[in-house]
Amino acid sequence: MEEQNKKILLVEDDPNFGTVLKDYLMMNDYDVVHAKNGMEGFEKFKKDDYDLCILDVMMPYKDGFTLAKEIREKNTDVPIIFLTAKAMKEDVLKGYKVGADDYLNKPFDSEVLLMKIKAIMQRKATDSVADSKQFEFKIGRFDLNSKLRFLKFDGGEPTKLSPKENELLRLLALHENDLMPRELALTKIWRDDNYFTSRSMDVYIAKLRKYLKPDPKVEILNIHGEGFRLVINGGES
Amino acid sequence: MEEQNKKILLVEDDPNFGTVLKDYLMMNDYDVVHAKNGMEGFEKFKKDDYDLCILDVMMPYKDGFTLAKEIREKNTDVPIIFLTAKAMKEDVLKGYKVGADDYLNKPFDSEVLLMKIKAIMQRKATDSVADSKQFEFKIGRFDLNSKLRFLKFDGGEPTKLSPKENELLRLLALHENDLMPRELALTKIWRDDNYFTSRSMDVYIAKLRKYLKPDPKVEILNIHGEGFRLVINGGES
DNA sequence: CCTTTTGTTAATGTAAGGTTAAACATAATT
DNA sequence: AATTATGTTTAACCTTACATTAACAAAAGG
Repeated sequence: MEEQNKKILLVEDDPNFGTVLKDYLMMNDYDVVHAKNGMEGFEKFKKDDYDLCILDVMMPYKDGFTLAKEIREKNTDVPIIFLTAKAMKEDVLKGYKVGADDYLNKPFDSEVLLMKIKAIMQRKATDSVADSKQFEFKIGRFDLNSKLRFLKFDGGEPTKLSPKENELLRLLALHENDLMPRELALTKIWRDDNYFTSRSMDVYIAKLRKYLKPDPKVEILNIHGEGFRLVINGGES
Repeated sequence: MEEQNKKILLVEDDPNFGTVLKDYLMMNDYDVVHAKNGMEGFEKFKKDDYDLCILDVMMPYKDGFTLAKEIREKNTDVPIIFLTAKAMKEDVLKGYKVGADDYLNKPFDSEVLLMKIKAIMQRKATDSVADSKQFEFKIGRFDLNSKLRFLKFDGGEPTKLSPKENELLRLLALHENDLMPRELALTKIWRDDNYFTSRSMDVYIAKLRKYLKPDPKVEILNIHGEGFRLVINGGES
C-alpha cells in the first residue's frame, strides 16, 4: 500500500500567489485545498481532515489569527504555519500563542517552505504514536465521547461538556491510573503555563470531580506539585 | 518541590552575546549551560542530558551544523534551534536537513526566542512517555512507585510520599545495600551541600525509617560521616 | 571526655490545591 | 440592538502538603 498523500489547507486571499503556491505544493505530492478567505477556509476545514494548515495572516474580513483560533477550537493538534508580509514582533508572538508551528515571512523561498512542511510532518508522525487519536473512553460507569463532548452515566442521559472540560477529562483518561502532569494539560489545552492558567485548570478539575461524583469508584487525585491522576478503584482485580 | 527546570545547552562563541542570552534564559527559569565553541559544546552535550540545544551557526573551528550533526548522532530527539547572522537560503535548508526545530536570524527579539522555546518544549512534552527512567523499586516487602510517589506495603494501601521523601528513598534504592553518600543526595536532591540541608536530610531519613518500619528486614543504616545504606536483610541468600 | 555527627520531634512559614462566586467574553436568541 | 445562555478566567478565602529550622537527645570517634 502506498502512502496516502498529506492534505494541506491553504488559505490565501491573493489569487495569483495562492494558485502558484498551490500548484507548487501539489507538484511536491501534497493534496492542497485552496480557500480564498478566512470564512471559506473555516468552512473547508470543518468539512475535511487536514494534516497541515497554511494561513495567510493578512486577509480581509477574517485574518489568519482569528481563523487559527477557530481551527484550534475544533482541533488542538493540526499544525499551523502562518504566512505574513511583515515581520512584526507582536504578530509573531500572537502566532505562537495561538499555537503556530512555524512562521514564514513573505517573500519566502518555496524550498524553505517545503523543508518546514517536511520537518513538521515528521514531528507529528512521531508524536502521534503516543497521541493515538482516541475519542471514546470508559471511565468506571461513565462513557466519555470526546468528539461529541458527551459524558454518559450508566448509559443514561448524556451530560454536555464544555471544550475545556472535555479536553481535560480526555487527557486524564488517556493517562488513566497514571500521572497526568500539570504541565502537559497546561501546554496542550491552555497553551501557556503560568499562575493563572494553572488556577483555571484547578477550577476545571473541581468541575470534573463534580461530574464524576455519581460513581464513587472514580476519583481524580492530586499529586502535589506534579499533576493529577484519574483512578478507577477496583478497576483491575 | 517545584517543577524541575528545563536544561538548555547554549553554544555561542561571542562571549558578550552569549552571556547576556544565558542570563536572559536563566531569568526565565531555564537551566543554561554555556559553551564557547563547538568543541566545548559537544563535550558538555556528552556529559549531561539536555532538553534543548541552541547553536550559533558561525563559529570558528567547528560550526553549528557540524556540531548539530554530531549531536544528532548521539541523540536523535533533542530539539535544536539555530542562531545565524545571515538569512541565507542554503543555510536554512542545511539547518532543516540536520533536523533543526527552528531557526532564528540575528538580531532576533528575545521574546520571540522564548516563545519558540516554549512551543518546542510543548511539542516535546508529549513524547516524554518514552523517557522511561527507573521508577519502580522493590524494597523488601515494599513497592516504591517513584513516579506516583507511592509506597505500598504487601500490596496494600499505598502511603503517599512527599517529593523529597520520594527522591531520597529512590536514591537509596538505586544504591540498595550499598553506600549512598550524603553528598550525592544533597547535591542531587537539595542542590546544595551545607549544614542546614544536611540536617534537613537527616529529618527525612527519620521519616523514611518510620515508613519502612513495618518490614523489620528493611533498614537504613548510617555510615558515620559518609552517608546511608539501605539494607534488605536476608535479601539474597 | 568533649566535639562532631546523627536521631527525632515539634513549630513555623510558604506554596500548592480546593472551592465558590464574581467578572468577563462570546455566541445564540429574541 | 438587546438579552440570555454558555464558557472561561480571575479573585478570594480556606485547607492541606511540604520543607526548613530549632531544640534537645543520643552515638561515634578521636
